[in-house]
Formats: sequence, C-alpha cells, structure tokens
Amino acid sequence: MSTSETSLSKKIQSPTLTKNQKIVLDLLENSTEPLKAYSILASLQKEGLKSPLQVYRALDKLVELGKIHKIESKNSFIICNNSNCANSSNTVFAICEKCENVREIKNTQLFEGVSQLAKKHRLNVNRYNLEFYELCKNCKTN
Amino acid sequence: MSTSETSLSKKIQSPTLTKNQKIVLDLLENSTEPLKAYSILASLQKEGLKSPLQVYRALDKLVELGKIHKIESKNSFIICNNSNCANSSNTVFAICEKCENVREIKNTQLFEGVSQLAKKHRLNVNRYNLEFYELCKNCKTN
DNA sequence: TTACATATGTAATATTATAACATTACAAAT
DNA sequence: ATTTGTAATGTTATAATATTACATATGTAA
Repeated sequence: MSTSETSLSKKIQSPTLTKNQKIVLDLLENSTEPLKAYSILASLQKEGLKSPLQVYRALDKLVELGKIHKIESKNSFIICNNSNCANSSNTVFAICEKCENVREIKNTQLFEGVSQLAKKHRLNVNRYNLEFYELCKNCKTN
Repeated sequence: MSTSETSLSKKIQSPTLTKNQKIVLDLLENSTEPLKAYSILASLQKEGLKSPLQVYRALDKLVELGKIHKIESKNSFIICNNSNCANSSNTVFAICEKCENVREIKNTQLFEGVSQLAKKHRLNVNRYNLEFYELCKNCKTN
C-alpha cells in the first residue's frame, strides 16, 4: 500500500474505527431494521466476534460518535442516516405500535421546533430523544 | 363497613386496583425518585411479594392505566403526577446527564406544542415519549 | 523507546424481563 | 345462589440484556 494513501485515509475518517467497530457499523448499515446486541453477536461470529462485551463496546463507541442510535424502548440499535446527529445528537423516531417498525426522522425544522419549544419553556436542554408512536403505512392499510 | 360507602368507593376508582397493584403504586407514590423493578421487589417482600413477575405484572397494569410511567432509558418507573396522562399518555421528562435525576414535565402548552409539531410534519402520532437531557439545578451549581 | 490512552480477549456474573402453567378472585349474567 | 368468563395470582424456571474484572495488546505522541 502507498504511504500517502494511508495517511490520507487516516485524515478522512475522523477517528479511525477499529476492526470490531467497523464490522458492527457495516452490519447496521446494511440492515433495514434496528438490531439487538445479541443478534449482532450471532451475525458476526463468523467475523470473529466471540463475546457480548465486544459488541457492546463497539456499540457504545459508535453511539458516542453519533454513527448509530439506541432505541431505548426496544433495546436495539439503528444506523444514523442523519447528518445532523454528529452535531446535535438529538434523535426523533417514529415507531409503529403494531409491527414495531422504526424509522428515524430527519427533518431539520422538526428538530429545531422541539429545541425551540424547550427553550420557550425555559428548559436548558443539551440533547433530546423523541419517540413518536404511530401506525405505520403498512399496518394502517392491513 | 357500610354498603353505600363500599359501592361509592368502587365507583370512584375507575378500575379497582388489586392488592399487588396497590402496594406497588403506594411505593412509587412515596418515592422521590424512579424505582427499578427488582428494587421494588426487594422493598415489598415484607408485604408478601415473592417473584419478579408479580412486580412486572403490577407495573404493566399501572403503566397501562397511566398511573405510572416507564423511563425507558433507565429501566425504571416513576409515579405520574400529571393529570393529562390519563387522556393522552404522552410523556415528557427532563433527565439530568450527571446525577440521573428525573422529573416529569407537566406543561400543557409544551405537550400540545409537540403534538402540533408532529401534525405540521404530517406525522399521525398516537402518543409520544420525549426525554430531554439537561444538567439539573443541583449539578449545575456544584 | 517509553509512556499513555484506548481497544481487545475472555470468563464470570449481574441485571432486567418473560414463558409456561396451575390456581384463585371477582364481577355480571342467568 | 350458581355458573361462567375474564383478569389476576403464585411459583418455578429460564431467556435476554448488560456489566465487572483483569490480563494483554495496539496505536499515538512525547
């Protein structure tokens, strides 16, 4: 490998992810739904993961970096596809009450609306997590 | 006991709580902080509770009735002192990032503000849970 | 090259929550 | 008053989620 390429790639990825972090992130990136820690472990045993702790450590780090989010009410993790998250780490999810489908909502106006509401009521908020419970399109028609 | 009193009291409490539900609710009512299921079990062993399931069943019912809330990110339960909850079952909490203190926010305007934001963005929301992360007064000064 | 912080591997264990099933209490309909 | 249906109970076992502890390795910076 060329030296220049190596140093360049190191600069691009803010902190370089480790192997475990990378494979966990990859899995979540390619998943259409939130995943649970132990299901991640099962999926990645062929990649060499052996213990829950390895998964939890990678997940913790990725959450910290804003690359993924934890859906608290479901003990599961979802890729972040929201460019805002790196900055604000606020989250808004719509969760289907029937099929448990989760989608992250990425609407800057909505994000700011909630922040402004907090301010208006004199709350000094560092970040927030908002979970909307709905009936998703699929479940509504069926 | 008088017959009239009995029938009256039965009418007042929407569904009459069972013994287990009552003692769990009592404990939460007299607690200044959210409690965890197994700590509730420990506290109520002298009242006759013997298994986790007894606690979880009572908690589930009380959540369903809107008498208590679950703080998802902390796996703990807090008394509801918000008259709105029976109707909307929406929840807004302020959670201290340092000391983990939790307080329920009961501000009708804030409640409605969030609902309106959802509507505005064409979300058909049945209920929501909003967790604000802050630094509480105590932690701010120390 | 040392020193430091961070990540890893591994085993054990703690914590949170549910499944399964037999039994009991209670309201309301007859 | 007795039957009947629903919900709650009691109990055991176990599943699912998460962390502690500790020894070792790796990468970065001084």
